[in-house]
Amino acid sequence: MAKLGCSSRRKAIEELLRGRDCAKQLRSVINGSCEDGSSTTPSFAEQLVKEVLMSFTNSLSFLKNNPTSESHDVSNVQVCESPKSEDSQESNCKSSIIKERRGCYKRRRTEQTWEKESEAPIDDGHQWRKYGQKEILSAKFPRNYYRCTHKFDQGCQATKQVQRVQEEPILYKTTYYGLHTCKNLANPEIILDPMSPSSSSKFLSFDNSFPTPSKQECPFLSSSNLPSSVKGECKEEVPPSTSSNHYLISSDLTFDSSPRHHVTLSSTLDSEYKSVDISDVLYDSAQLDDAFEPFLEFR
DNA sequence: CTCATTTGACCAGC
DNA sequence: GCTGGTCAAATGAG
Repeated sequence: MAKLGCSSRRKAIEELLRGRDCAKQLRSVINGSCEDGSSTTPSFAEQLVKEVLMSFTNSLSFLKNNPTSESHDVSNVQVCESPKSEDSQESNCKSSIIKERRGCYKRRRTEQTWEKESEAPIDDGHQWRKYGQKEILSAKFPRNYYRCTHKFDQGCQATKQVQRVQEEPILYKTTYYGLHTCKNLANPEIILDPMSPSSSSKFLSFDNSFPTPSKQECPFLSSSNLPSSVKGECKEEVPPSTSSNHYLISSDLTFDSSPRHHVTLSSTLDSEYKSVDISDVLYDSAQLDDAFEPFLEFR
């Protein structure tokens, strides 16, 4: 089985490398400094975007097809494994089992994290459900815990913590844990099934406005592989009036360049820590730093 | 009725 | 033992 895992991983890497190359080209196009000067048309950029998206999609497909392999590398992204998958079977002997099961979770300490700081809570286009709030000793304000709404229906493991760190001026620090593996239904036109090699779907979600700390947000690329069975949860569309920076890479290449308040976005991948100003770099390759280090920089 | 939030309890890690 | 992260029952909102 290890052989299959290696093979898939190699394919995934190849796909990511291909995407990186496309991203580089795309950056050149966007910067208006296309070297060969022959392909600065919007359609070319669009094509590049599609290539990049396809790269992500295929890569994820390869990786997802072998969830058991390479557990050291991706153990923290348990895409399809819901810790509560057995809950539905536990209707009887509830109270006693509940007590045994409560708190039986794995903490995700070494997981990749991203941090954002902003003057206002961030709306990143994903739907979040608050599952806890805690007074933190070293902090003046309680910390709020959010998980992806699709944790159970799609096994999305993404979580985030939002904490107000400053009173004057108001400053929120949002820390993201894990990748979104759920399907963002807000923009179905580009949501395609990553399991299908001919389709592509990726959201790179970086945004910096969010109406209330309890609302939806998420800065990650979101991939998905499940049918749109979620009914009432596709309201996560970020209202244009309150949020710009449509982290969503659509084939329309709609990158909002409107000035916003500054948000510090940083990512940590074990030993690596980055900090960028999102007003300058709308896209960060945090997730795929190794393979995608120059991924995109849109203004 | 369904889904989100609140909140106290439970548990892992330090 | 303390702190912080998560669970899940209770409650509220739409």
